[in-house]
Amino acid sequence: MLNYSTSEENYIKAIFHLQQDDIPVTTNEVAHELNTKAASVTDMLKKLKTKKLLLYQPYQGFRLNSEGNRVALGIIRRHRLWEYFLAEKLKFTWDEVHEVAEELEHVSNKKLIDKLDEFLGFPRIDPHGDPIPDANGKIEISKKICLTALPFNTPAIVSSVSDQSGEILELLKHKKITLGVKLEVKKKFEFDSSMEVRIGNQRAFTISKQLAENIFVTAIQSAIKYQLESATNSTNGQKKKHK
Amino acid sequence: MLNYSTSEENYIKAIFHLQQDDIPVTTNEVAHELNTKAASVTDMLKKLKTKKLLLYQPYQGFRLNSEGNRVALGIIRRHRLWEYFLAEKLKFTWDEVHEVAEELEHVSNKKLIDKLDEFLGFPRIDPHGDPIPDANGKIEISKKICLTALPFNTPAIVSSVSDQSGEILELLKHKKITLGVKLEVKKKFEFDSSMEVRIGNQRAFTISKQLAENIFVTAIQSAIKYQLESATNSTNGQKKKHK
DNA sequence: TATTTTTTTTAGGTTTGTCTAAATTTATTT
DNA sequence: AAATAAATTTAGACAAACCTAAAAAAAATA
Repeated sequence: MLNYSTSEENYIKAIFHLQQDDIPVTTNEVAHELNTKAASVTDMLKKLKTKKLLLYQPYQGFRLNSEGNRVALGIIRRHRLWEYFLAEKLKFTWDEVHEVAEELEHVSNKKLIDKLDEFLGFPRIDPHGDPIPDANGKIEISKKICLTALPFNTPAIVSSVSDQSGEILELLKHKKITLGVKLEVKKKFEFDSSMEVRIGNQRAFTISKQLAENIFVTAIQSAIKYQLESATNSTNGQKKKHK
Repeated sequence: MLNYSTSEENYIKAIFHLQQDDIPVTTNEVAHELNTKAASVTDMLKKLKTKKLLLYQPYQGFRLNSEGNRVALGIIRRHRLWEYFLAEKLKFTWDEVHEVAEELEHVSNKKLIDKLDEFLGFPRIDPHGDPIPDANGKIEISKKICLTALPFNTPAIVSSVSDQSGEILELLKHKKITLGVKLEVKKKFEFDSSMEVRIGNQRAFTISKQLAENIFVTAIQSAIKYQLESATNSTNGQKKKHK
């Protein structure tokens, strides 16, 4: 478990996010993502290759190897746990959390993060609806869908709200719809597109079309387990996706 | 409100802690405190003087000016709030919090810290019994005394415990004596030096001599307000102590 | 295919924060 | 007061992370 500088971590994270399909990442993409220059990216690529986090041949693009992916998931875990903390505990609005989490994510004390995770109740989805890797780097890939698109009787977790206005937050608070709440749709009414939803085993209640359109959920049933191969050998590893 | 680098902040903090009496701080003291070399300290002194945080003439020692003290109190506020968070919310033991707070303190987002303060209930004393500056840099100077030395009927706040063993923590938990609790001594028994204490307005209970010797409190009555002069002009300011 | 454009890398320079070794200033001893 | 010792500063180097400008490679186009 080596430690990496803030700068190294930012590059690792950027490359991780850019490589989600199997096309190799390019120098310019990273430069653009990090608001830096291509020459600086090349410098860092050499460094990350030396540190055995990156598969990289000059002019040929690059991608993280399995150790690089493992490190990236650790950073993302820290980032998303802090986002959750900021939104749930400190009452930041969901659009403010990212910037602050960008700073907190670089404090890389494992015990801190694991205890934070426990304190928060092991949340699986951050305020933007993205999954939070667990202590082993395991992550649930699950697509975020609008509540209007959720099938009947399919439990799903509230993961984000597109509109961040005070009005919608007030309404959500009144209806006790908060981040991470598990709910399911019981009925829809053609007339006004309103729907009846139920939180856990409580009694169902009605929400309007306008509200439902702004609520995004991740369906639990469809969540797919995703895990990196155990990162013992690293130079040739590729991340593996199960579909 | 400029931002300072982690390194600058560490020097500012070290100088603040070393200058508590009116004797100027020396280069070697800082070098020792920060595990660095005297030459590195000199480099930083020049920098901090240029940034108008420091009163410094070569070979003559140095001290923070009023702006420097203001910045230092901001860092100390962040440090102690995180320590409180780690101990109270994440259940770190009181001897583990310092190291982690050393990292968190450098995340200098004002809104984060003010919201954290609010979330924690505006604590005034950190897990080591040191006072936490408020959002204006105001701090209560109050000396930490052993519970055995607290006069009768004098409300005081539990600020630290010298022994960190599991046994004492278990006992404290049972007696509901936690950090920040306000209590007062009602009676002492000569025979075994046990004493009766009361938390808030609840019924009094007895604690042994051994336990009392390990509990440290800060007397509220004797707390003395301490505040930096308003830090508008900075080059000549000196911190002011009211005694 | 040859030429032009785009992308990437290299070369060399800057800033921050550190260091060692030498020079200077201050303090302490004889 | 002179000599020695200690503390401090200066000088010069180095690594990390960035930059600009030029060179090299790859891709796109005529």
